[in-house]
Amino acid sequence: MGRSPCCDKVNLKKGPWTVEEDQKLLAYVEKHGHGSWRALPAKAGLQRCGKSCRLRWTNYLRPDIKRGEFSPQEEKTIIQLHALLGNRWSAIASHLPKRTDNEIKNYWNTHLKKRLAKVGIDPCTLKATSNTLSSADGRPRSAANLSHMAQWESARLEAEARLARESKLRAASGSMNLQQQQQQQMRSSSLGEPISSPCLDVLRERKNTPGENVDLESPTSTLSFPENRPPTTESGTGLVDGDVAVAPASQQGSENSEPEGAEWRFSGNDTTDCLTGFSVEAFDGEAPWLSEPYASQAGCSWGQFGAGFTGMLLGEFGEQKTRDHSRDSHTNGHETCADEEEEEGEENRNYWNSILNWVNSPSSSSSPVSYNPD
DNA sequence: AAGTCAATCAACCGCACAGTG
DNA sequence: TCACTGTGCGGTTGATTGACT
Repeated sequence: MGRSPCCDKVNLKKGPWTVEEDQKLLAYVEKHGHGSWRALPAKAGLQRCGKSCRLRWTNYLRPDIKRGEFSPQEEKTIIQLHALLGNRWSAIASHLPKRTDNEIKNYWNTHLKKRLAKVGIDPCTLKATSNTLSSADGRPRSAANLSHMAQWESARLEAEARLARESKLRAASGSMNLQQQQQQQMRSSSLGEPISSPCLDVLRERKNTPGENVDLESPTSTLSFPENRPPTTESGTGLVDGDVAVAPASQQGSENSEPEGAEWRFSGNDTTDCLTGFSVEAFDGEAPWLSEPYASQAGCSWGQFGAGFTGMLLGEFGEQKTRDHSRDSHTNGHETCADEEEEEGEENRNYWNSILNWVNSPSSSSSPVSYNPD
């Protein structure tokens, strides 16, 4: 059958955008919204294909884009989410406000992947190429549990992404034009209000709807896991000694990756249920730490419990690298260059190890800040 | 100063999927 | 159900920039 080309490529400009083109696109979108990307170039007087315009807008011109250095917190988030989701950059980007998937992808490929490799971790599989991830007693860590978490989180993120899209659509078609939205966002920022994620906006909107009873603690709740967390079951994970990593290979290249026998059940046609209505039985016997009793122990609903995973991912341990850095800055000048390099290398290793240990340990409630390489 | 190489990142390309008639 | 369109996503490319020789 074949697809028609997205645009007539004759007489279309390619390559870097000029300031003039940017201004045209910006002016048009601010005034009219983008509408149909295919029709936009002609209307805006641009010799570009619609796809190129969309890309330029979403990756560069959009007003809500943060550019520049990634913070340590953002780095960790990327690493953790990449461990769970693989190269699903848009899903990862949905957890990093103001960052584009393209930017995250580039940052991963040019920085993070290399740094992980440098400290002896295979960036693709997160398997240690050295003994990086072995636990203190030399035993391998459980991978299967995290795999389940990955599957759970993956499905949840997809639902979130869908909600985000819906929210955007609603915003686009709503009465508020782009400038009003920007102004509102700027007001929020200047007042110190957190800029909420689109999916949360949707949820809030739903909560305000009569008859809707939506738990708003998720998806990025600050819930932390309790001290009496579920015990890690090393047995029954199917792990062989030496298996220390957790790349959810099943996630990569396969969208239908639920565990065998697992049944994803969504109650009703409410998209919110997708976030809160997973069948607990799906994991019975396979991942006990993911089951209802443990959620109860955590003092929250199953939905909250699951949502807390995201909170756990994104919260709390953002200080590690900062702390490392400040320690670096307090290093006095008595050490030799070799010592400094060695120490820096060691700290760097510890930093990454702590992240990966934490990522790889589903039973972890503690921050990697407390990681002790000894 | 000139040449070379590597790193970075904006942009392109092709595919997949959802929506629509 | 099918054909088609529009859009989003992820992989890849290539221009630019900076470091090094």
